[in-house]
Amino acid sequence: MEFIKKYTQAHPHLVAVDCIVFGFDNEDLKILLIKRPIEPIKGQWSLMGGFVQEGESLDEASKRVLYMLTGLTNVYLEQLYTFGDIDRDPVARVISVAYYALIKIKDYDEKIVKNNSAEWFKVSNYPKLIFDHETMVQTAINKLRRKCRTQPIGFELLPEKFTIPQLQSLYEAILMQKLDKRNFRKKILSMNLLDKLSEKDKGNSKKGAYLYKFNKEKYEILTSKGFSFEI
Amino acid sequence: MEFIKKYTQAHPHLVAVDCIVFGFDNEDLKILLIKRPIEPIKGQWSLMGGFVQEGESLDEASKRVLYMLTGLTNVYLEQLYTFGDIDRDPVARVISVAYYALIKIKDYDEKIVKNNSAEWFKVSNYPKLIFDHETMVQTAINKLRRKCRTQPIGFELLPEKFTIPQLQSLYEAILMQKLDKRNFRKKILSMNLLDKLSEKDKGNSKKGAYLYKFNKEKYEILTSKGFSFEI
DNA sequence: CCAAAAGTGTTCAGCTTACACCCATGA
DNA sequence: TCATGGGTGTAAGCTGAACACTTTTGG
Repeated sequence: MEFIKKYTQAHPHLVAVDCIVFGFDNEDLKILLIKRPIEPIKGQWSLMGGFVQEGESLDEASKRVLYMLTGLTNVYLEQLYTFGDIDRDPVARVISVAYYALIKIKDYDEKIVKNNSAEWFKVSNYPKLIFDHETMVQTAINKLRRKCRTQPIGFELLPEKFTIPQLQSLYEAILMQKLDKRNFRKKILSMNLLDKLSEKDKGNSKKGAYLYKFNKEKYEILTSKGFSFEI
Repeated sequence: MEFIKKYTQAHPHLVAVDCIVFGFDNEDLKILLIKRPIEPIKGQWSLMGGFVQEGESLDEASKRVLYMLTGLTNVYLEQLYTFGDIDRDPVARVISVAYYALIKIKDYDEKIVKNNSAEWFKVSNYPKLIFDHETMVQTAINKLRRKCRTQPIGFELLPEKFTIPQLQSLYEAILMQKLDKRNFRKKILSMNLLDKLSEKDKGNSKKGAYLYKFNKEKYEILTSKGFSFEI
């Protein structure tokens, strides 16, 4: 690296990744926060993060951080934005690449989460966070809110099998608005992306609601024919 | 920084910014490319970029790079995505934060552009680029294509005064599709964001077309009342 | 006078929205 | 039997898409 430094006047920087982890508990949209494990400001609420290692890509770093926090792999994880203000971290200059993850809230490993002193908070009411982490969270919520209307990413927050009322309350939680039951059902079913199962989920009512599965193959075929998802 | 390094096992990285500069010549959507001025692979086409300096934020770095290339300040400039694969730059590991700029093509400083051995290329036909710069360009085009439909950013690519046919061909160039003249005019004028001037531009026809200006104040008032731009 | 671009309205189809009642079941 | 959430259809208004002729004027 020395010759590059001399040649280009390049100055190296610490680079971190921070993860905004979303979950849905059939009621509220939530984020997973940890109590900062290291000094300074140890014990304050924060996003889970970590430094990018030598020989590690940004995507790999974000997967590693998410795994350390939740024990999960193979989850929806997407780069959000890179935060690079000089004084964003008062301890040292750190450039942070934020990622957001959508997880099925029942899947995470409780032990690992507990070890990290992590907790779920409603996105409508979470504690004060260190540095610029609140900006990160807001940026992620905005992105999720926009993106869930045009891409079928909401399903990442639900179990594999889910009911239409469940899906509807997910959208209501993300978009922060009530939706019409009949119109919602009509719209989502008219896209032909959901396979109806014969099982019912009686967890939420005596009558029970039919379970559905998102059919990714159908989605990809339709997409390749010019279809676009829209709520 | 030493104590941080030891404490966190953090490894520092070279961080660069690269700029995708868009322009519109009333005909085609274009990008500004340079001939790489340094070894290795000197002379190959590339985006304009530069390393982030000590004490410089990412936004500042991108402004500096854009200024060095075009002589322009105060232009639309937005962070696009951060590219961090290990081997994206075969010379050294460099994490690159890509930005895209929308400039009024008549404004750039020709001398500076010439000094940089820079040239405009159609987005539909540009030369092979170094590293992952073609991915960056495609990502930027996709972003622009999506964003110009829901945010009034197209105006950044036109002179302050422009005609409706000019605006329409801009959208046609970005979206790569013909639009209906009457429907386009109806839609754009119904938003009440344009001020009609009494002057005409006769550059493109004998009859001449009325000039308009985008009224940012009106846009902000409408936006605060829940209006949203949509082409 | 003619070529070339600017400017102008209407109709139809499809989509979005609003809205109210019956069903199934466990307690 | 009753309380609770699940499931269903239709009408009205609005929006998007298709479409052709007149106007202006420089050469």
